[in-house]
Amino acid sequence: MTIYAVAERARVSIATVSRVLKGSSVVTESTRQKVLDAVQELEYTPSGAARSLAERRHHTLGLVLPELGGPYYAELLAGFETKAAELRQGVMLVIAKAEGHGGDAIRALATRVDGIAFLGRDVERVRRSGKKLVLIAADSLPGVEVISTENIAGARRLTEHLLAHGRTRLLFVGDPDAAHDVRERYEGFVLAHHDRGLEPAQPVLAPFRESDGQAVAERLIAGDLEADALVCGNDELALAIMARLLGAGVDVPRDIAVVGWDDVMTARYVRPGLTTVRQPVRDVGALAADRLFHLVTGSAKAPERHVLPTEVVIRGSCGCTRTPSADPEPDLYPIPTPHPSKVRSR
Amino acid sequence: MTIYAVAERARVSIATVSRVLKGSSVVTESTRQKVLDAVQELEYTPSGAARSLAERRHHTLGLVLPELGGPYYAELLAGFETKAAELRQGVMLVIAKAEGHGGDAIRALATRVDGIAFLGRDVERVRRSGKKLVLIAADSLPGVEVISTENIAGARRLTEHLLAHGRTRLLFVGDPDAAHDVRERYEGFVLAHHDRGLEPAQPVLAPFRESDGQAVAERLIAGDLEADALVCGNDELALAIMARLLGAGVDVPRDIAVVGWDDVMTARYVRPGLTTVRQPVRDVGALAADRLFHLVTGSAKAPERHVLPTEVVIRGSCGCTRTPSADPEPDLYPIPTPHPSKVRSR
DNA sequence: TTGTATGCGTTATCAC
DNA sequence: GTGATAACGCATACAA
Repeated sequence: MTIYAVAERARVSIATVSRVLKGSSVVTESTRQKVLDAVQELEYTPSGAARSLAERRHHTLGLVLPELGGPYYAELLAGFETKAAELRQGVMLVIAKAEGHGGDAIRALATRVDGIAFLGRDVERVRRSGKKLVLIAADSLPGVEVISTENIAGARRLTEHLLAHGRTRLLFVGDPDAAHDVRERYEGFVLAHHDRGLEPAQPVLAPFRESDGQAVAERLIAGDLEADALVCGNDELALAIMARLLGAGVDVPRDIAVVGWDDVMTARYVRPGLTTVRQPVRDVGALAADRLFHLVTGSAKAPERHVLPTEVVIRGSCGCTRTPSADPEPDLYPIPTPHPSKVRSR
Repeated sequence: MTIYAVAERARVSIATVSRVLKGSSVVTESTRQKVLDAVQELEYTPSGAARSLAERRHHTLGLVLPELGGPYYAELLAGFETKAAELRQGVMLVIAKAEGHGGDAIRALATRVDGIAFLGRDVERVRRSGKKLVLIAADSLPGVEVISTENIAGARRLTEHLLAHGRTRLLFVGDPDAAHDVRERYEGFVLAHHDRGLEPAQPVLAPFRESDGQAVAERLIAGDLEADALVCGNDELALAIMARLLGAGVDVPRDIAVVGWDDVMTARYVRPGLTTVRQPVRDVGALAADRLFHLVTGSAKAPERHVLPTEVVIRGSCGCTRTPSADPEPDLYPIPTPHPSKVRSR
């Protein structure tokens, strides 16, 4: 089923069919209708490959993610896809876990898209493709577009909040070397300490899975680690740690405060509610698609660096108190009252 | 930068370059090396469009999802992408919320992929494309490959569990008309009642967002609705309802039991833990990609119907008691399931 | 083993 | 307005 069949059926040339399909205004309404009818009757579906070859454009944007766990990446992807669809661009996704044959996948991706938005380590893999590029949550790189969020400032505010609570032995949990944004969060942690003339502790290295959180909690319980407040690299980590501590009889936040990063759904369901930082993840994805598109179409000036704002979300785990209520309150927890909530079974 | 440039640089014909790139074994090692060097030096990236046109295959699978909220779709997508990558196929994603210009997006998708895996309503949109097709979580359709999970049996077991607890006034919360799998879950709810000669109540219609859960909770609190057990269409709904009830002083599960569906992360962090049903979502995605690929390559026999097993996850919200522990226990809870479930095809 | 030539299905540039 | 026809960049049957 090609454009020739349609042309024949409609008794016109393939050029005319092409014009109609591309919405050219020069075509007469009557012939236009003939073509459309033929298309309908033949259930004609054009070949994207042939079209791309002729137009020298794929009308497709690529997105490379390191994984798809947790709500973060899904949100990002949703924002990216939505914006791309708006721009009438397709979306190709590849999950490139640390190396593996992910290199192949990225190479293959490069053959079918006009540009690539990349989130992960080893940017070189993508740079070599020579495609238009947008980096997400990455360090600045001369000449390339980068989109990130206010990690440093956010972490600084969050840490300061803990210090303002009178906490003195803060620990940062997470691996600054694992990802650039984690590094920045630790940086904010450090800066908040310096603001008060304090000396920040070294980070407690931990990957981002729940099991790693458990391990950290054990060390805390065993006395191997000491702290009265934990600034965790993300919510999964914070939640896992908090749960384990609570299970061991440690009072959070009285004995130890715990805060996270991302504001996942669970954060507002647990007790105490998890104090964390919210990022406009969806916007990051949308912006990436938008910038990439403009880079591709040439309507973008010089590469820019975008930093989107973050917002500290105060709940109970940092030591703030509020009205006991089991409602999930997605947004505001404004009321600081003397009594922390306790909803527990048995 | 085309294959011609590479050929010229390596002083061979484009045919040879093509052979090397496709890994043909007939090429001499020495010329192979020359070509590879040229490719390297020129940073040559082939045109996927030209390749697809010549081969008449996109080496790309399409996935259509209705949205990307919650862990369900992300998991599915992860499974799909992983399997596709394994099969060396690219993945194009389109989110087609109820109609909108989603029709356009699907049409456009059809021009660039070899087959489409579809999850959502209005299957016709995709069928018209004439592409190879795999339906996910959909009703049976003659001649079409369908992949779903054991919704009926799972819901039946879950409901029976509640009845066995001595609950007598069960309510199903969710809209059976919203999605096929929800319909099946209600069906299982009904069957469990019939098993005991009981008359099931009509479903309490509610979409799947947390806010809808709140509304249902309010009706319960106001006495507008009466029940001693709630079977919810998914976890978000169940969690929102449970939180609101607890906040209003209702004792869950003593006064009213609440169970969900999906086993999201939050389910094991809240107290009481949410009893729910786990589906092998990732496997569903992987199977979809695998079947679609075999449909495309012709190595698949007749279209089949696949039903993957579900598993009831017992926690506290159904009325079961267990050791109070704040640990998140991601995996193992003793599961009193009368019938071992298994994968079925027909 | 390597090169030549044709086809893949559109778009776009010309004529008409 | 519409119709030939030359790209578009690669794969591959056929020659050599």
